Amino acid sequence: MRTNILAVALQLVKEEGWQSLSIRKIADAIEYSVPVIYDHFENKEAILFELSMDGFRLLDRLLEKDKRKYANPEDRLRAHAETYWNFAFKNPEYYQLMYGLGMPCSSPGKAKPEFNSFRDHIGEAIEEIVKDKKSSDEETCFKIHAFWSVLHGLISIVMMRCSDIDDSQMNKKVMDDTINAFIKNL
Amino acid sequence: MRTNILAVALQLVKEEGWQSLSIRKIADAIEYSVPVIYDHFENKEAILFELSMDGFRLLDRLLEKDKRKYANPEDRLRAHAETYWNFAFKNPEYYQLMYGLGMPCSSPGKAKPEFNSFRDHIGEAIEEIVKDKKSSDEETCFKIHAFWSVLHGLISIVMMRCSDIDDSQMNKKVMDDTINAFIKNL
DNA sequence: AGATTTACCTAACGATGTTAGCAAAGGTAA
DNA sequence: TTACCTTTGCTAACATCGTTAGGTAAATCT
Repeated sequence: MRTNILAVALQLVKEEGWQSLSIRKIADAIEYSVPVIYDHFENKEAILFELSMDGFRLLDRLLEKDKRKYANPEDRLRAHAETYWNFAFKNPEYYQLMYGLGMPCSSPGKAKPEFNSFRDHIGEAIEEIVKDKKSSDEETCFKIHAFWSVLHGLISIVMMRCSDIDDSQMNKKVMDDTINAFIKNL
Repeated sequence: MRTNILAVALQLVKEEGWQSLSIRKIADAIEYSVPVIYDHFENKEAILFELSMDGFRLLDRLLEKDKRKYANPEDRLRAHAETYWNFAFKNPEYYQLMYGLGMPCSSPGKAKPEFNSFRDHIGEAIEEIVKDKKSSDEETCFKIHAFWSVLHGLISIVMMRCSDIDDSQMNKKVMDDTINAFIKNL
C-alpha cells in the first residue's frame, strides 16, 4: 500500500507536475478514500520526502556504478558529472523535488545523509586528483563545492527554461566545456 | 492601490516567506476586502509576476551602476558577479521568485526581456574580453551561459541550505575563486 | 458468543484562489 | 429634484486543498 501510494504519486507527478499533485488525486488513483493515505504517511510532505529519498537513492546507485567502472579519478569525475546530468534530465521530477526547483521545497537538505551522496562521490574523486598537489583541506572542500555548484547551476538554468540555448546537445556541450576547464584547473 | 498591494505583498513575503503569502492576507494588510485585489490584478500569479519584474529592474539598476563605474571589461565582469551575489543575499525573496527557488515558479522566463538583463550585462563584458582572441560567436555564447550558470549554482545551493559550508564569507570566497579561474580561462 | 482490533469510509473543518452579485456613493443630465 | 450611470467597495459563495474526527462493518481473537 505504502509502495503503491508512492508509485502512484510519482506517476501523477510525471503526468501533470508537482503543482497539481494532491492527496485526493492520489486517493482516487489508488482507489481508496483519502484518510487511508494518512494511515501510511503523516502528511503530504512525508510523501514528498520519501519520494525525494527514492531520487537520492536512485542517483546513488548510478554513481556507484561509475565508481566500479572507472578506477582513474579523473575519468570517474567526468563520469559522475555525466551521470548527474543524465539523471537530472531523465528524471526531472526527482531533480526538481530533490533540490526544490520551481516547487515548495521539502528539504533543508543538510539533515539527511542521502542528500550528500553526490557531494561525497565527487569529493572522493577530486581528493584523489588533488592528492599530489599541495592543496589544503579547505581548498579541496571549496573545489568540491564549486564543482557541484557549477553542475547544479547549468542543470537548473536549463531545466527552468532560463537558458537562451534551446538545443539540449549544446547545453550538454557547455557542461562538458565547463567541466573540462574546471578539471584542468584542479 | 496597485502599488500598495505590491508593497504589502513584498513586506509579507519578507516576514513569512512565499509559502504563506495569500490573497486574504494581502487584503487584510491593505485593509480592503479580497475582491478589491482582483480589480487590480488578474490573479495571484500576476502579482508574483509583477514583483519578479521589480526584482529584475532593481538588479538591472545595480548592474548599470557597475557599467558606469568600470570601463575595463574584466573589472566590470568581476563587479557584475559581486553585484549579482550581493543582490541575491540582500534580497533572497526576489531571487527566489525570479528563479523559482523553493517555490512554484511564475516565470517560463524567456518571454520577458527583463529576465535576460544579467545575461546581457555579463555578455557585453565577456564579449569585450574575448574580442581579441579568436573565439567564435557560439563559443562566446557558451561562455556567457556558463558564467551565469556557475554564479546561479553557487547562489542557489547556498540559499537552499544545501551547502556544507556554513560561513557566508567562505561561500563568497568559493565564488571569488571560481570566478577567477573562469576569467583566467576566457 | 462477546470483545477487540483492523480496514475503510463519510463528512466535516479551516484555508486557499477566484468570482457573482449587490449596495452605497457620487457625478451628470433632464 | 429626479433619474440614470459609473465607481468603489463589500458579502457570500464555489471549488479545491490538506487534514482529522468519528462511525461502520467485517475480521480476528478470547
